[in-house]
This record gives sequence, C-alpha cells and structure tokens, in this order.
Amino acid sequence: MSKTSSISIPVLFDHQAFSRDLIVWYEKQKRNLPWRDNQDPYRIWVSEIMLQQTQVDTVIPYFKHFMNRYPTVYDLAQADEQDVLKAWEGLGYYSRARNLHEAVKEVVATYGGEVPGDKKELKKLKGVGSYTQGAILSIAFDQAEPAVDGNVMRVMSRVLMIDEDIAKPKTKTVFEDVIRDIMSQDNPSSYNQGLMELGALICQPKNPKCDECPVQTHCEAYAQGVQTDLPVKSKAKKQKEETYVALVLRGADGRYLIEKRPDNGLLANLWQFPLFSQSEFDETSLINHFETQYGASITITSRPGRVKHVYSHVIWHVDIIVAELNEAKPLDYEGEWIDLNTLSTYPLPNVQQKVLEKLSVN
DNA sequence: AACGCGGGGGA
DNA sequence: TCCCCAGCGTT
Repeated sequence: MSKTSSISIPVLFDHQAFSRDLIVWYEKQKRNLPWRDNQDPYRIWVSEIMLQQTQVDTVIPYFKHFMNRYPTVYDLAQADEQDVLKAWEGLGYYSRARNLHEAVKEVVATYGGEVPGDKKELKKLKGVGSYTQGAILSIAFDQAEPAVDGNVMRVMSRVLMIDEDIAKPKTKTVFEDVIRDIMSQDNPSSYNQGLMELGALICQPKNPKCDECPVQTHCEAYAQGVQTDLPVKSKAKKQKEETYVALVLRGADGRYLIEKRPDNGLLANLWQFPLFSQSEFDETSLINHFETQYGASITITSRPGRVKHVYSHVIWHVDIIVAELNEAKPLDYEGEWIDLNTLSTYPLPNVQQKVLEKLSVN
C-alpha cells in the first residue's frame, strides 16, 4: 500500500468559495506596503528575504533604504559585502544579506540580470527556499505556486483542522501539497498574500478575530470552537548562556582596536571590540595573554559594566573592560585601529551597539 | 530531522 | 516571561 497524505480536508470545505472570499477581502483590506508598488521581481525578492522571520513594521524602513541604495540587481551585484551588511545592520540573520548578495551576483552572471521566473532555477539561488520561491513565483510572476510560511500554516491549520506539529519540517510539505491543489489558479498572488495578510491581521496566534474574519464560514476550527487550540506547535528548547569579555583597548594615539568576526557562524563578517570567551580569559589572564602573545603591556582603566543580549539560541553576557596600551609600537593583532567616530562606518551587531552605549554613558 | 542563525513586538 | 515573526542552510 502506498503512503498517503496524512491529512484529510473537511468534506464540506469549498475551496473555490474560500478562495473567492479570501481574495475579495485581501483586495479590499490589504495594507499599503512599499513592496506592493509593482511586480518588479528583484523588489519582491528583496522584500521576501527581509521578511523572513521578521515583522512587517521592522522591515519597512530597511526596505526603503535598501531599495534606495540598491535599486537594481546591478547596483547590488557591484556593491561591497561590507556595505551590504551595513545596510542590513540591526535587522539580524545576516546570512540573509550575504546570501542575497551572492545570489544577485549569480543572476547578473548567469541570467543576464533577469531574475529567473523558473521554479528550479529560482530555488538554486542562495537564500531562496521553498517559501521564497513560491512567494516570488506567485507575486512577481503570477504562477500558481504555494508560499507557505508561519502565517499560512496557522491559518490553514485552523481552516482545515490540521493538528500536525507545525514545528516539524515535514508538516510544511503537507501544507504545500494541499495548498497547491486548492489555491486560486487565476490570482495566486492575491491568494498567497491574502493568506499571510489574514494571518497577520485577523487569524493571529492569540485571540484570533474570528468575528471579523472573511472566511469564518469556511473555518472548521471555528465551527468546532477549537481555533485557539490550533496550530499545534512543539516548544523550542531554552537557550544556553555564555559569558564574554569585550576589550575596549585604547592605543597611544587615542585610537581603538576593533576586529572582524569570522566569515561563518554567528554575526559573520561583522565587527566588534575584541571579544574573548570568559572561560578562557578573565581580567588578569587577559593582561597576561597580551603580554605573552603580543609582548604588549596593557592597563585596565575602567569596568563600565556588563551587557546582556538574547539570541534565539544563546544568551550572551558581555563584561566590558576598558584598557590602555602602554606602548607605541604596533600590536600584531588581527584588527584595525580606528577613531571612535568612524566606528559607525563598520557593520556592528546590536550587542556591540550596547557595549558602545555603556561606554558613552560612563 | 535537528540545529544554528538576530532582533524586536506584543500579551 | 514567553511566543511569534512573509525561513534557510548545514549537518
């Protein structure tokens, strides 16, 4: 016996009426967002990358600035990665920016600067997964492909009474298969965006506004009064905590030492005051380390405090040590000596902004 | 399938 | 606090 889909659509579900009601509502109620000005595939693409795991209101100013600075694929393809990261500074998930930059260069090199409207070619681009692929195809190219994100899984788990764990990867493919079969063929753009808009404005995680919902009559969870029990989602595990020491080192000429983070992992290619794991370096061993490793004498001048920063998978505690370098000879440390007022030209992660604020307050 | 990857909004 | 957000790449 062959493996069948693990869900079944409610018998009375009328997908055509659902589609019609959804699209009519969307066309009337949709928000005026900057990436809805036109169907420029590059513009849609940038917006979809920025919107990954990031709320609309957060994205708007970044999107406007980014499109102003890089209006076409050619502008972005020619940019330096450091400048692209600077434009992304504060938005988070910086690999999105690096992948988008790489992918845009690929589009210029391989596709003559035209964002491909082909399903397989689109998916090959760095940073384009199944959701973004479907979003670009439907919104920019009017192709009937599903674009299943968190909103869509929440909405459709309620409408169709699907109680599979949406935290599991397989569940998304289930939704994609179902939606591909039932979605509007005439207006996939408004269908997909309508589902997401509905999830954002009406069918919210807590306290869904069912009395305002345009598809209430189609919703099986509402009919059974279990809409707040869906979707089913297993809990993420708690973050680990890590402690670091940030060294704000002032050279004899009054400049400060900063370093570039590695080109992979957390905050890749962003800049920071030299950062040490506290399990390796406490206050005194840091002084010894500079003595033995670099033959440099440093003197701690202040301890302005500690910064806490929460990531999705780890919590950082960063102790700040301000010190002076006691010699004029150059330090063989992988980094740059800069005036503090030029620090703003480097892409800095938020945790380093917090360190900087601590310095100016004290 | 599980994990690493930012930062912020809202209850 | 906790959950969630127009997810993707790597392992």
